[in-house]
Amino acid sequence: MIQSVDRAARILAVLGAGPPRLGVTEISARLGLAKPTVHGLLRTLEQHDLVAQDPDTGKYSLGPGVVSLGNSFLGGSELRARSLRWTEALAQRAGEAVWVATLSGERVIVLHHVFRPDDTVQILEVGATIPWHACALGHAIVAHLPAPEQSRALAADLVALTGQTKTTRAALGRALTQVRKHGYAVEDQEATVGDAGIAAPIFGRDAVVAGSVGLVGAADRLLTPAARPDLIRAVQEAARAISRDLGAGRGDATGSVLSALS
Amino acid sequence: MIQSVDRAARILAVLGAGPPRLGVTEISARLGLAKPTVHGLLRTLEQHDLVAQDPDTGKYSLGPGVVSLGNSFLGGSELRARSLRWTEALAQRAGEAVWVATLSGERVIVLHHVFRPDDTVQILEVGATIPWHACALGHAIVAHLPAPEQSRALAADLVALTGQTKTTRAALGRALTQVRKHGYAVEDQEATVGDAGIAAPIFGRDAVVAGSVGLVGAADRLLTPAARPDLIRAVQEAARAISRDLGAGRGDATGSVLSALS
DNA sequence: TAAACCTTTCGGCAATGTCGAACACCATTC
DNA sequence: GAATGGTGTTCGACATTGCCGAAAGGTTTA
Repeated sequence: MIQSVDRAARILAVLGAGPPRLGVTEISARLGLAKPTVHGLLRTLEQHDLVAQDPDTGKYSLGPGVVSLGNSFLGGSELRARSLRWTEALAQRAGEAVWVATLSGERVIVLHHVFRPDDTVQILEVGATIPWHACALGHAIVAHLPAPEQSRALAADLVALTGQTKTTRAALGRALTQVRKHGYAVEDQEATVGDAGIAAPIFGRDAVVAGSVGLVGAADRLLTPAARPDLIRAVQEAARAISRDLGAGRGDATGSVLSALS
Repeated sequence: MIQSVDRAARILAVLGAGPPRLGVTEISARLGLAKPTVHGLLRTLEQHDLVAQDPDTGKYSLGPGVVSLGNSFLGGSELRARSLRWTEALAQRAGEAVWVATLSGERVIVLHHVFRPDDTVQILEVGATIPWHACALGHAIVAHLPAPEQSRALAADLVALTGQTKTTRAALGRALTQVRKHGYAVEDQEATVGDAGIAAPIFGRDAVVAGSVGLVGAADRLLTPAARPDLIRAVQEAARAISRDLGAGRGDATGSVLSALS
């Protein structure tokens, strides 16, 4: 682990998490480093456009370079590329917004977002991150993680985003067992009041979870006894289709085995 | 300039520019570094989710972390925040797609994208980067840069994206003079065949360019003698409105009207 | 089976980044 | 208007730190 690079990455994380603009003093305090150290790191990051300095206040923020990196990542993401063909159809069939996500640390990152097929104004959520324990997309992924990574995920601090958020390891453990048993995850207003989610895991080669796909929308539309079974089926079929594409993406034969598993 | 951080940033840039997946050997060759050096840097970046390693091939790509950083940048971008209110109206008035961009190195980064107000399927271009010399958005910014930065921009290699791209410093210099003279930039199929652009600069405090706003759409709609003058006026008015918001954004006397409301 | 590629590990040398203290600057306060 | 407390920044010496050559594991190719 290269110390200075590690520290630089920490600086980026701090700038990304906290208020948009931070001073050298505040950053060094948060990381427990000397001011000149932070200053040198910031100057280097600035040269690469990864951070920018406000000419007036002298404070620092993330720079434009991180956006173009993010865009490159999305463009090169195989999970995203493979899901494009299937998510459009899923959104049409379900009449709801579709998200594709992957796990990064303790949070889930939205890689792809298909708008709900109606004429309402909706904001694009690609790049947004949500604590894994507060959404169906996260449950679907973590439930199928190898044991060590799963317990690491469960060790995170489980903050409550709404009154419904499950914040005890016991409750989450039960939820994950249910996900494994049924092959899908359901979440009811645990991340946002009024919104629910239905998600299923996406597997890559060797049956490792690569991410998840799911519906996000008003709880009183998604979770009615009438709609729910159909929506679950639609999500699961989309997830399997993407998994198949992903497994076959490398051109070997294991993909066909995967689809036979369930 | 901290060497290892500089190299780490270079690695990210290489991963973002080239093919989605690269091996240690190839990266070290491109940067002229020893393989173990690159390996150590990659491992550190990997711990922060900034790069990810394909477990099968051992090759590296950008990691999910960069997307969430990119998203944080967009969320904290004052330019983007201030332009939200005006771009929607501009898109309606012009009937075309609106982009807001800022300069990062030799390229322009799309910070905000309002779809053309019709029912066609359009892809979201936020995060996309375009060589500054090939688009009106870039011309509008560079024309108003301080002299040293401007000549640095002109020193970049001016690759041709289409047959129409201006690739000589002389031609670009003339174009920039026109932009300064008239206060807007027009580009005709210099970045994409069939597409044109009309853009105007956005100024922050102290009259420094912070970015640009413009229309992007089919050349035969934007550049007709009938439509063109109106579109130019609409773009310029939007740019001025955003500039005004941006200049008053720091809470000085002009902003006190706002604060008096609360 | 052998060869040629890959990614990864190891260890010593010295170049490298770190940190304390002092600097210049600005906004506020008395 | 001078003084104060805050900021971001520069300097230089110490020793920690990260660099690279060579060699090791592993996997695909011939």
